[in-house]
Amino acid sequence: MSDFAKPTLDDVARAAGVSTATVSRCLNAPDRVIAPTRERVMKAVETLGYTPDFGGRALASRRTNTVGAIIPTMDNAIFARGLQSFQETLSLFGKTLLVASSGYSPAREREQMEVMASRGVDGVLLIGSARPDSSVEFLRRRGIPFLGAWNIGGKDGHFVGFDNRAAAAELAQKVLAQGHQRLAMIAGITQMNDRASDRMEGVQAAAERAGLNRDQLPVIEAAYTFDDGARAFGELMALLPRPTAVMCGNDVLAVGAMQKARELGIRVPEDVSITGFDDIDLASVVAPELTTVRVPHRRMGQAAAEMLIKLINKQPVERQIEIPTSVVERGTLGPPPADPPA
Amino acid sequence: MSDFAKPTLDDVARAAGVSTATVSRCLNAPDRVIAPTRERVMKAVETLGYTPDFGGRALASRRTNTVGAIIPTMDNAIFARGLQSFQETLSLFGKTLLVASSGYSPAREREQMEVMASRGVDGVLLIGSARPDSSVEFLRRRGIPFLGAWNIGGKDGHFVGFDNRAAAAELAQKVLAQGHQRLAMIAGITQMNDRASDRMEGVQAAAERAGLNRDQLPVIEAAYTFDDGARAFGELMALLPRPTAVMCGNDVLAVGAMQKARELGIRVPEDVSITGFDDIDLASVVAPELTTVRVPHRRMGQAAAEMLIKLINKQPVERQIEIPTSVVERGTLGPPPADPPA
DNA sequence: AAATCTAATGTAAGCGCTTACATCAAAATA
DNA sequence: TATTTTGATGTAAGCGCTTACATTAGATTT
Repeated sequence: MSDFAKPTLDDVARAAGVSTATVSRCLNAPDRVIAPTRERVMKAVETLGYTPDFGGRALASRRTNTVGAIIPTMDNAIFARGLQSFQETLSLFGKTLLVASSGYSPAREREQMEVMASRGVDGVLLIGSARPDSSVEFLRRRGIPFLGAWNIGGKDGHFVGFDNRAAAAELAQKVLAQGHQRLAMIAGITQMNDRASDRMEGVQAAAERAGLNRDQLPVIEAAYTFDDGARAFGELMALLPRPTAVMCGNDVLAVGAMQKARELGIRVPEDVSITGFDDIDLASVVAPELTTVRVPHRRMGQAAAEMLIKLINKQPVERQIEIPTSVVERGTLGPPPADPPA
Repeated sequence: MSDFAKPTLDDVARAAGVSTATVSRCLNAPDRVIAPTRERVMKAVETLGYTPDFGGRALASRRTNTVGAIIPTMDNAIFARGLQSFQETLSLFGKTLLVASSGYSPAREREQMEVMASRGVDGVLLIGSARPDSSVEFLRRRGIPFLGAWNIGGKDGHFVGFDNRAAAAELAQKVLAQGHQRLAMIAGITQMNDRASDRMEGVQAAAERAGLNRDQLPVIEAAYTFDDGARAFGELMALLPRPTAVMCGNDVLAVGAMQKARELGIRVPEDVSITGFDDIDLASVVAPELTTVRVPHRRMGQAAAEMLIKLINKQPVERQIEIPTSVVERGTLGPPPADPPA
């Protein structure tokens, strides 16, 4: 590789005939240096091909201009999408994104927090608010600003996201308005996942309000995969009386359910209605198209980046920003069959 | 926040009654410290809640244990998926992932390289091999090991990926074997995208081998979105004679094409066959299911991480690792209509 | 013209860590 | 026992940068 030692601030200073302090100022606060000097310095920077050393800078300034994100997994399109715009926005502010994944495990999330902390991140993006107090405490102790995304309403802390509970309830109302009396739900695993549990509670609340009792709303929890969605749907369809509408914790589960329905010869929506959540690409590609909740993940990623940066800069911020969602009614939702199967 | 200053190596050393050098050794080369001492130190680390400072460490050791990845976008499921396993594997080796995106722009990729370089990454993951020499030269100069993924066969450098050309050709052969005489292709934008151009060339080569001339294989390039795929498909269907099989540069384009087909009342595969590439979730969810090329993105991500780490550690590595792909024949591919439309 | 202020730049002290080298005691060898 | 070797630990010099403070010269005020 190259024999040229990487140029340092010192080299630049010498080349420009100024002190290292001045070079540093040129780079970090150009208006504190008079124009002709600055130009001289910048030219030296240019010709030497100087780029600041990250370690030195981090050590001296106690900042890294790095932001961490700990998400369950990029395999879930919603996180990938949100993260993409989070990163783009960060990049606009000269910050770089460090990514870690928790696989939906709070212990793993905690580990990754420690990694992030020891990397000196300026702030951290987390998903939701369901986590042990000790994890939150850890970040607080370390003085690392953080933000929960994809949900709102944790007891304290900052959030950018949407009201999963209300959105799920709204969707449930549309389902109920079709006349369904026997709902069922395939929820995500609610353990330490507030998005999943909020969605579940939203549906339950709406059902209750409509006068259904708990027996009329069986719930199965399933991991966010086609297979688990399909399996859960199979179980639900074996119930007597059979549910006429199955609301799913996300689109992936819903599509899994639809596949199983086809396999079982159950027509959607004639025999059973199915709903999802997220409105990912899949939703409008299946036939019939999926009734779901549209969630502006990109917009959320951007808002999250902006808020986190404010937090880092100790600028005032609202406690939480709610991103509006909307129900998208499409083909998989219809009235219950006139003559439901026993 | 906390008033407790973050503990330093010095604090730990004092608490354990040893020198900072010993503490450092405990952390970085435990076997160079005798057991009882080590235990004493580790206990101090524990009770003080010490975590090494990244800046200090980076500055002194000239390593960051950070690896960068510059991908076009996480919005594309294949990159999200590959990146996920790349990150998981990295994490096993104590490395952290820095993510940047180029949006398929070489200029932006170059910028991000500079960001990565100034962050002191130990290595960088890039996508493919199509980029200005100056970009490659930049990394070389800086002595930063790098790797091209998702493709193989660049003129030099290291690669972990698959043979897009051969895979596309293989798929084309299956199409041709069905008896199609009028192919068409919706390729990705091939400009500075070797995956896209290799796939295109693979199809062209197979067509040529089958005795078709260039006129019998119109190609439209389109960005990887449903809309662009649909639009291109529309154009292709207006051609006379109309193609009986449309091969798409990836699954997203293919699904866009399928949607357009439905809109136009063109039956798949009775009137026209459609193929994709990647085998993302979408492919098996559309009706009929998409004939495509299965690409093990996760496996590739993992292999890429392993290779990059070897490169960083200056261990010997093969020049490139080819991950096998396979054609998945499903519903969208059939024989040409007996009586093709004029 | 003296006194005061201001803006530009320099000086130099670290930031927290790693590591080459020095030291020392115990083990191995002569 | 004297000598050499070995392994564990300590000493201390930076790594490249930022920044509080000091210095200086010119602008402004009295």
